[in-house]
Amino acid sequence: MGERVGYRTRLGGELRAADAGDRVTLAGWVARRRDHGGLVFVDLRDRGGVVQLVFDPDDSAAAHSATHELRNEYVIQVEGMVAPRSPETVNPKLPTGEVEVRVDALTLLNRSSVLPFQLDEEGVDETLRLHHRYLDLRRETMRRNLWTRFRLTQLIRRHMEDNDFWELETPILYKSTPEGAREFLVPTSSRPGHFYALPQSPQTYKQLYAIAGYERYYQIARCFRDEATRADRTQEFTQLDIEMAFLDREDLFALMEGLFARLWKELLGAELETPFRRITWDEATLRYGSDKPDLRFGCQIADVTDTLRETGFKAFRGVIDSGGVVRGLAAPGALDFSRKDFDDLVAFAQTWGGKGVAWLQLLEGGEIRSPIAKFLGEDELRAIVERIGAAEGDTVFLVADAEDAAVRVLGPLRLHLGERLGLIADEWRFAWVIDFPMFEWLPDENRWKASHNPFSAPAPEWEQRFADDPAQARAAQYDLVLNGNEIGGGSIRNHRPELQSAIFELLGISAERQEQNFSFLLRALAMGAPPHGGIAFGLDRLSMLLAEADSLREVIAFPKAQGGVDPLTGAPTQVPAPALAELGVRLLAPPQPGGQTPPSA
RNA sequence: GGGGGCGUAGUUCAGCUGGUUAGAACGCCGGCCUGUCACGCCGGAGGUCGCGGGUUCGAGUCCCGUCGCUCCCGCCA
Repeated sequence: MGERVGYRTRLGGELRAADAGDRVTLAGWVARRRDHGGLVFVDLRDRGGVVQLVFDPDDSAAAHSATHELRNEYVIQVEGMVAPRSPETVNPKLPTGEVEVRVDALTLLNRSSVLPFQLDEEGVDETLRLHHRYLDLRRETMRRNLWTRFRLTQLIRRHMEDNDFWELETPILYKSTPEGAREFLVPTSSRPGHFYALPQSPQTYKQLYAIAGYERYYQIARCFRDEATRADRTQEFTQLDIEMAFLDREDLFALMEGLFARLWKELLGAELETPFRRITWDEATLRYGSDKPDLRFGCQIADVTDTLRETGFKAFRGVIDSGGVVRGLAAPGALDFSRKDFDDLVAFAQTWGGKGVAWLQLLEGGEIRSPIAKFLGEDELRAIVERIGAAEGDTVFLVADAEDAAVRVLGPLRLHLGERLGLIADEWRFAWVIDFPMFEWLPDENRWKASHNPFSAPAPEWEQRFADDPAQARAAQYDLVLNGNEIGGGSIRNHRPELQSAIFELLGISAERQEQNFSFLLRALAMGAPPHGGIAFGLDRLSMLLAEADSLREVIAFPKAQGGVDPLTGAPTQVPAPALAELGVRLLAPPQPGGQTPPSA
């Protein structure tokens, strides 16, 4: 490791056997002190890891006696010799375990009060960790997670640069275009009554880059949405944002597959198979009950409506006659489910709005056992089994409902069974989901909404006629999914202004509002806009998957908690009335009480 | 906006159908110890059981309310 400037000339945590014999100066934190009366051992922690310091009165009586003052997390600087450990004292659990530093000079740089939680303990309350995040970040898991994140962004930059992309910035003070997610508004004293918004994505600016002739743009961009948080969703997040001119979907897929193959190889040593599988939105919805299918296991959903059109079983017949569907899937290994197990599944389905779940079991020898067997004919039972592709030993789960309701239940049910039965393979299954519906009908508002964003182009075959059948029209959109997670999405954009206007029109965005909100984009499209398109990936979510963390907050150094509160600083906070007046803002009601109460410390 | 879970020493937790002085481990403080690395040994301090109300002879335990955290649904073009 190279020489460093400052107190510390080396990282103690990076010392190895080859460093034995060196005289070093180290600085860091006391991770633990083991006082044997005569000999004293101190584990010194720095960014590189942990190394054992030995204080022997024979080396320095002063340094040895000074250790009695040391406590956990005191900050010290030491000088000493890197010494090889005798074979019986080597610690194989430590990367530095073949050496130790025999200290002859100790300087106390700072003390620490007793910590509110122990750094080597797992399962500490997250609020407490976030409230003292500077301590939490000293823990090995957080250090590793942030290192993974750093390596990810570093490799992304390297790969994008290798492929001739320019990293360019876009404004954070954005134009408000109330559409989609709720945006953070930013008032300004220079124009009281007017507001910026924080970007939900750099969408329009990145298109302008492409239009301006910056053919390959990327940015590691901060984005904002004033929406509720989840374990895998935060208000403030980071995207790898990409836009290109003169590309088609195939160019983009190939480039991105190259990026992910490299990331997975260099970060995890995994060889990804490319090109990635592609699956249409229709198939994903039918077969997996999701637009982000988890392909690590089977249990594909099949539609058996056709085989039951004449059935005498009223529960199914009623649904079918009123235009609904009967769909199901076969799962291996559920033959020994108890009555309670099935009840739990039904309850699970109900939390997803399902009415119920029927099941039938295909026993060894082909016999079918099912509480609904008495309502269905033998030929109907066999037809269901065949259509779903059940094998002996499988249990078939059936849902009868309106189509969208059946999808909403079967998707989660499939995932639930996959986990419950241990069917999910330990592997990385990427896939492109393609051919998304272009529009979605909002019955409550009596209008069409862009299912992705209003700038996406129609699929080529729909370009001339998307308005004739908006429900069926497909967009030139794609998502990249990984093990049931959406990790990115994008589209080929509309590059001709007539087409963009026609889409705005169908979306019910009046000419006036087009002018108000998007005139700059339409003008730009009218002045030599090249074909262009792009994609954006959730960097936090990628980091989370790579670090095998179960929450985004584990890969974000200073995350917000639920409700957008920063437990460390207490933001958001109230501001003094004069500050509001300057912005031309007045509160309609007194500020709501609540917010976080810092744990007493 | 809706539903679920959680809240007991500094931390992680235990605390049975309500019962007398609320426990453990780690951490902390003091002492001893020359090869430990989750060091060991001896001793000690540390509690408004989130908060408020109710039921009861008696509440950490039951009920109601409230606050905080968290997970999920809605929402996330």
